[in-house]
Amino acid sequence: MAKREYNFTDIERKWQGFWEGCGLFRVDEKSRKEKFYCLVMFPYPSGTLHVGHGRNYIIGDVVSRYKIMKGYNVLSPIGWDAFGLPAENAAIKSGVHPALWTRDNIKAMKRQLQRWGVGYDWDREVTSCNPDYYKWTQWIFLKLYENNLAYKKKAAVNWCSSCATVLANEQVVDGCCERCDTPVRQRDLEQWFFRISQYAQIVLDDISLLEGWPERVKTMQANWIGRSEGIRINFTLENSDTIVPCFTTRPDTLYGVTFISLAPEHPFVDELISGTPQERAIKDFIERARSQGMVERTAEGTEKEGMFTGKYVINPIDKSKVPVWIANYVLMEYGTGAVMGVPAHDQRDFLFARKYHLPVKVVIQPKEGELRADTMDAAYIDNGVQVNSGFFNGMPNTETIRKIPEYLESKGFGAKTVTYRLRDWLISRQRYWGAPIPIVYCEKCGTVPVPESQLPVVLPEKVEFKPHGMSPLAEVDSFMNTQCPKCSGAARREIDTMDTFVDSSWYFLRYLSPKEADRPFIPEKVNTWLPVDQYIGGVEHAILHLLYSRFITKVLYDLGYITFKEPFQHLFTQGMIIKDGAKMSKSKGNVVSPDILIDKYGADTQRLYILFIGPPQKDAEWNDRGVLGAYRFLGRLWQKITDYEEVYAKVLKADIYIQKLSNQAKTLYRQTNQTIKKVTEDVETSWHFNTAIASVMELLNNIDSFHVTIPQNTEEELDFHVFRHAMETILLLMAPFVPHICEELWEVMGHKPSIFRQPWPTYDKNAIHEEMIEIVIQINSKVRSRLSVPVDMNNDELRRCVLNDERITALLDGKKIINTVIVPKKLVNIVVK
RNA sequence: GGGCGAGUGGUGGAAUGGCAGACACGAAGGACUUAAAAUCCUUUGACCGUAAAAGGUCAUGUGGGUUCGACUCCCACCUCGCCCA
Repeated sequence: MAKREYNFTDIERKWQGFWEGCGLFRVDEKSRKEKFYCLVMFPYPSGTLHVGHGRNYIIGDVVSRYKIMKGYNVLSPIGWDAFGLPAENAAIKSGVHPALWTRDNIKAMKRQLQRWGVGYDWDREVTSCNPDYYKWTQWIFLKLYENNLAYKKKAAVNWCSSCATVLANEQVVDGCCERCDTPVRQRDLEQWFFRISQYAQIVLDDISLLEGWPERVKTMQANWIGRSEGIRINFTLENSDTIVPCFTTRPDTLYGVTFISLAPEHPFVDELISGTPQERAIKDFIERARSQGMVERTAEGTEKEGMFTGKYVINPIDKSKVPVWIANYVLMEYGTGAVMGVPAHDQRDFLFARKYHLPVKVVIQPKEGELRADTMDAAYIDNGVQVNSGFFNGMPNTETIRKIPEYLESKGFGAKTVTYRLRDWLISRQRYWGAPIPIVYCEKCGTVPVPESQLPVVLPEKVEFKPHGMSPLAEVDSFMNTQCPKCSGAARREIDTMDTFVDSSWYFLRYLSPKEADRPFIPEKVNTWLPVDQYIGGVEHAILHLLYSRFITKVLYDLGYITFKEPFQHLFTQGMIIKDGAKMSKSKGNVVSPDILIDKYGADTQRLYILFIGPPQKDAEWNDRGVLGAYRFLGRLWQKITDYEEVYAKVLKADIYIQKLSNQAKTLYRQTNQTIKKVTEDVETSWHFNTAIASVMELLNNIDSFHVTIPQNTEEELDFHVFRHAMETILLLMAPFVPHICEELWEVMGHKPSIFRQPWPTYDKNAIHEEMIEIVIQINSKVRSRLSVPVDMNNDELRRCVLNDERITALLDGKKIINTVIVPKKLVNIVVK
């Protein structure tokens, strides 16, 4: 009989068609099996995928297939985060319409996903740039608007002159645009915001509900929210009733205040300086400060600059007179936009004071040594004892940090407050390729939301693409000019579109009813299937996407649409794939195309390699040669099973009884069961697919020395049963990793497909048990000998055996035994002198 | 500057208090072949040792500590990565 070839191309096509046909990934909503919602972060259709992207989808697919075999009703959907800047940049560059560009990319990437053999319920595909999707993104905007969680304000925003758009704080990296590295400038614009700061506390508190999230991500979110407790202290303008509140987290240093600084944007500044001789100079200074980026202004390395206003305030605690400055490092967005300057105990204040020759006043002395204001070369920020602090002298500052606020509150000089670093979410984008904000401006009625019945506000197709700081929508009259929904008078539309993070903050709800025309989602379905049991994606979304999704979920919960407070129960963040020392990316030019590899070795080989490369939560270095090892393994597996193709049908299956087996069969049967245990534990507890695969490789290596023949007698028949059991086990264990070849070989072994309708194998506890084990014998912690003993030998007996060991007796000659340490089933350590 | 993570053969990695280097890549040698590829077999941390074995010593970024025993736990430092300033 002709040898059966491992023709991966045909095999992979065959089974991809089979799974689609039998609906392996199509969810039966009537099933009584336990649900499992497995979600991978939906991709932005940027062109084509590389093998680095593949890791995400392959891991998700492994989890889905494993859970299917474990008997869960698995929901594994996919969609497209299809609005965004690159589509528009492509339009500007090459004239292709963003819609077309996006549609083509989706087509190409969908094909790539299918070639990898990753399984999705394609009936549920969602595309965020389609009107039937963004209609409901707009609906979410309206719900936030109705509940005073969406508002418009004129604000200093981050402006990228190259992209000609506003950026969210999170899109500013080291003072530059995260996309094009252009330095970010400040600019005032009317912008829409979501009031996420109102949810700061609850989003922070509920991090404790996220048990299945990596600590790292939870810490990053908590830091981003940045809660700080402190006090707002009221300084009073000299010879006036005007109060200037300053926020501080260090009220214990209040006696050390030698100046206060206002943010250049502080609304009080105009009043303070108008008509003074320095008005002109200060205004110039403010102008300069504001042209610096926010991040640049506060960065540690940046020169701190300021100007004296000529005015003074009174420190409420000791009635001292304190000069008022304006400083570039103070931001209006944080606290109250005014901070008290304590040079002795804050490094930035210290540098500022030394630069402008402002006094330094020590109010906290360390336990050892003594600070002297005139010789200090850095601020002292640690704990100590109060000095120069009136009534509080001699107390530890750890105590006064509570007592001073109590005193101030009792006198009405201040109020304890909590502030957050988290700013409101700026969602306006001066861009075309996004969901239009459903708002109309009427001369009579003002700002009017588009009624739900008139959604979606459709993005017009025919537009001009020119980067000039205004949305191309401004030039589309048919879009701009509309009727006021209230008074039917002439009105114009909002021309900004929404940040794409709004699109992606609720897509996991849409998968449950992707075609529903009357509602964004069906509450009963969403409440049944969510929270997502396992979310899988890159750590780069640890803050933004995950925080926004949590926020939107909480809003929908508060409005009564859903019954769960958190969208994602378990989160897995996979590591990056590195090539030539850098993250694999198109811009770095170090991408490896999956298509070429699939043509050459097949999808299973690529899946196996990417899973074998290292633990999935860690970064891993791509090595083209490594792929070959994966291919060889599959080739050997193929060979081993197809060699006996005719025998499987001839030898009827029978139960395996350990007692009757030959020695080699006993050993193989034990190894097979040990492998089931190892793989199951690796997959179940730590997702260490690399070691799971290694243990299967080891089993196959062991089978090489297993003598198997076409059975002629009972003993050979029993051997064959054990061999067949081992091979079937390998197929079942490997099926989630390399599904095509396992499905094919499962059929070769005489089974009806699909292997995924088989239960995940369980191991026979009795079979794992070894009768003889090897004990390591150490003298002074150095390995000197080994001993094979029955597994149940007791310690006394073991000690006797060890001391009778020839090598050991020789080495112990003339030495005195001080101690003997016995680790059961592992080793004996004899300590001698 | 702060927080988190990592550092192990020529390479990716394994071992989380008990035989360091599983599994794989690469390399070397051999078999098959007219030849090559593919495949199969053997060897492969370094050093000492030996005719060959047997043996031995050193080794998990650096230095200390805890322990009968440390890649693993503790302290300090160095380097790299990520996040925040």
